[in-house]
Amino acid sequence: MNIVISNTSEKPIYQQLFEQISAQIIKGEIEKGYILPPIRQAAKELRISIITVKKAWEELERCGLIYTITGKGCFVADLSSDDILQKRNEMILKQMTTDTSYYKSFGLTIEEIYELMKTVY
Amino acid sequence: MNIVISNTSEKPIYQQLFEQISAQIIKGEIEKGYILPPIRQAAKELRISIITVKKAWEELERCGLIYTITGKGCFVADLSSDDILQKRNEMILKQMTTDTSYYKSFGLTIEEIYELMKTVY
DNA sequence: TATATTGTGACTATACGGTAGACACAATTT
DNA sequence: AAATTGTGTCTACCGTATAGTCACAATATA
Repeated sequence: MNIVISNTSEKPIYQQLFEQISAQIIKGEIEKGYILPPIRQAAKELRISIITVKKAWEELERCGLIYTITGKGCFVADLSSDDILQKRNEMILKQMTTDTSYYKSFGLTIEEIYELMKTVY
Repeated sequence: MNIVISNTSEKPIYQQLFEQISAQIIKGEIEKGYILPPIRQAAKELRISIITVKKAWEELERCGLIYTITGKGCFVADLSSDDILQKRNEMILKQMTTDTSYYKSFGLTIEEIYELMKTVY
């Protein structure tokens, strides 16, 4: 597991976990069918609470990125499915709606957002 | 004051207030030098706590959009100043850094972000 | 079958942020 | 002096994030 947790970040720990693992799965750095570390082990390794790990894993499952079998573990899902892409798209668009409303409050056009975003991407 | 507050939104009330007033100021719907409603009046009108209004006003001042004079009120600032634009830019970029890290976790390229964002803008 | 492993759920506990109400104080206006 | 307006403080409640612990269910293994 290749994860970096920042305690000083404004982002919740479970969100950091989710984003990093999510990225690794989507980039193919974690293969389909691979078993994620057991929550107890991950919690110990990262020195965080089991509850926090669980929350991150739940979020990953909600995105269809992993699936869970009680007693066995959590497995990386097959990403080629259409409904998973659909689900992911919905989550992204929901977040984007919130984000753009903030940018709009500063009077930014969509093109200006794009230009600015290029500088931080 | 033309404000709509949603209690069901995930966004904090003070954030909603900030975004709407901020947008009105930047779009020129509220003129430079105009006095914002006193916090007590705004709180009563919107049926929210004074503290919540105060928080929104503080955020607006932090952005350089208004300035406050104790005993007089809160006034819409002159937006032509360069350092105000600079300050606003910093705030936007900070938020964008957070936002893009989320999009990246889904494997989106900057172009894909742009395309998706156009659909919700 | 017994034991270990893994995920799940419940319970307690702490800290922080958002929201609300109330009050006193400072600065300004009338 | 009185009214208005912003500031600061205090208490209070609720939800979220985090943490620790324990018991239970499902699975794997010896």
